[in-house]
Amino acid sequence: MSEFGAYVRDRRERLRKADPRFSVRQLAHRLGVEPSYLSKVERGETAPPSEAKIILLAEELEDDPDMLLAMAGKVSSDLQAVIRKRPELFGTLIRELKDMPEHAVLRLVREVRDGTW
Amino acid sequence: MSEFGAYVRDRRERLRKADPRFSVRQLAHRLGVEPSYLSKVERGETAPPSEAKIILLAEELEDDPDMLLAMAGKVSSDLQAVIRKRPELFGTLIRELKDMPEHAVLRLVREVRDGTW
DNA sequence: CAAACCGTGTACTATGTAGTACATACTCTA
DNA sequence: TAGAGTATGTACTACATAGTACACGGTTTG
Repeated sequence: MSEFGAYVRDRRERLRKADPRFSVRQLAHRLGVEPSYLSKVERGETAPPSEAKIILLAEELEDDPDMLLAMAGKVSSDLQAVIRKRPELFGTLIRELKDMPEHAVLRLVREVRDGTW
Repeated sequence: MSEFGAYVRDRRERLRKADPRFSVRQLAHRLGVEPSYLSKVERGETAPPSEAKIILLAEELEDDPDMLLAMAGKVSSDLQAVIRKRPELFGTLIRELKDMPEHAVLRLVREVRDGTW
């Protein structure tokens, strides 16, 4: 079940309708990969690319990189680095928030950002 | 600079003073690996083991698995799964808390747990 | 003093990751 | 109707990961 490829293909084809620079060949060129490789990725014939390529892809498709990485079954290495620096702290926090509703977590984020507490 | 191996060796040798079951051979056996492999890992001659083995190791050494994984340059796959389910939400949260002092984050954890908010 | 246990050196391997290189066939368009 | 652009099929590869298998020489113990 390779969600990632299908999503990228759909996204690229949409953009292509307005801009011919979004052909497999030209996009692949901008990403620095072979067209045949991008083609295989989009059809799910091959695993998603590396984190670096996915981030470039997110920029091209104007998508959130964390979301695209998630679809590829990955977590951004900079987030991992934050966790690795204080593993018990962030481990506890994330497990605590695991099943919290979206709005509750969002409120937390907002409070932290605004220093409302 | 392989912190991981040195830490494990130190920990194991300490435990060994009180309990001969913590020889390289016997511990390796309980982990389900070859003694020579554990020996190499401890001396940093080889990269740290897989996540699964590190978690077993944490149990044996009575250490926090998140911490041991972090020393091995990894982040627990169950934490990754939590992030991957809501990547933008958790991405934002973690980056927001990245530089927060320990006590502030801890307070947050406590408040969430107690429902004090 | 031999059996059992100890750590380690050497050689090898299976699987996964992240792609490249080239050929082929189709479709516009000037 | 030739040439440019398009996607895709096939074959191959370099490097990392996560170990195994076995032999060796040293030390402890019954």
